Amino acid sequence: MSKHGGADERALPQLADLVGCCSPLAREPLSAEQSTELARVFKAMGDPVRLRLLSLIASHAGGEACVCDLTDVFDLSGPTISHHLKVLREAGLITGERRGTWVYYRIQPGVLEALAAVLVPAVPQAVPTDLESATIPEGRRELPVVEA
Amino acid sequence: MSKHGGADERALPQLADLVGCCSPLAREPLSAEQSTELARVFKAMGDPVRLRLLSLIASHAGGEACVCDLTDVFDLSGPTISHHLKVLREAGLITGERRGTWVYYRIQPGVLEALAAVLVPAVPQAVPTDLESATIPEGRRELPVVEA
DNA sequence: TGTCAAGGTAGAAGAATGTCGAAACACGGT
DNA sequence: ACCGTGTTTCGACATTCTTCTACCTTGACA
Repeated sequence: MSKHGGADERALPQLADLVGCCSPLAREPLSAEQSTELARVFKAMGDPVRLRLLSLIASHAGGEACVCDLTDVFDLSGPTISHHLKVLREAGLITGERRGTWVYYRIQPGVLEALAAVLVPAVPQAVPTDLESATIPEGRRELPVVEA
Repeated sequence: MSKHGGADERALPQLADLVGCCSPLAREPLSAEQSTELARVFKAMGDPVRLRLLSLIASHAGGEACVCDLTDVFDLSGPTISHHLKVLREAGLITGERRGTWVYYRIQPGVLEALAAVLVPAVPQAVPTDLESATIPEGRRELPVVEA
């Protein structure tokens, strides 16, 4: 059985399904489920090596990179690189394909756009960090308690 | 010395300075320093509780939320929430301000937009979560080119 | 000034993570 | 069929992370 395209991707969160087509972080509180799945993706990106791997793959000519190219960039052992690639794969950020001797990785199409869409509202012409009610007095407001 | 606004934020990466005003992940490989600093931010978001905290703060009325409100949402102890808020603070994602008895947190202005700008060339006006991301605004032409 | 509540710090226990070397697996070539 | 190279899996170990309880700091108010 092939390692890639097999059991790994079956847990793919499919970001778009999870957060809706364009549900920004700031519009309404994330549910426990949503935050768990989203955090899985961000955690995968929360390592310098993995982030750099992601960038190397994304910026590589043809949109894909061979593991052999990636390994040379770091001062890390082969198994370690392989481990990080697996984490990225299971987070749904990249996909791997074996062609002959080498394995090529590429960014999962649309996933970066989906992530960006989670972070900012769809129309980012101006940063709405200070709303019209930016001056709030001492009183505390109620939070839409989202059920633990 | 005040805890907030003091030693914590002095290590603030100031995302924009680090990755340039709009240096997407896919345009050129991240340097070791860039990936280290960026990973610090993503790692902070790589926890379900912290991601939910971020969302609760961002979506709260007035753009800020009191710690007392945040604590109620989770089934976690106060110190644990405080710890997660500190991580978010040191990552440059939120800022805290004490007003009277309560401490209010808000999203660091522009940080989410900067992150989104790292992920995609230019924050798209409409989110192309479906594969038909045909109208890519500017830059990044390599990715779609796939020669099998 | 004393007391109370909100929030932070300190230290510790248990789980998760990053890294390695050794071994296994998958190909291509001889 | 065998060997060599590229890649992944397997155990193992040190480090980091999440969470807790106990205690401390800050500010409001009588």
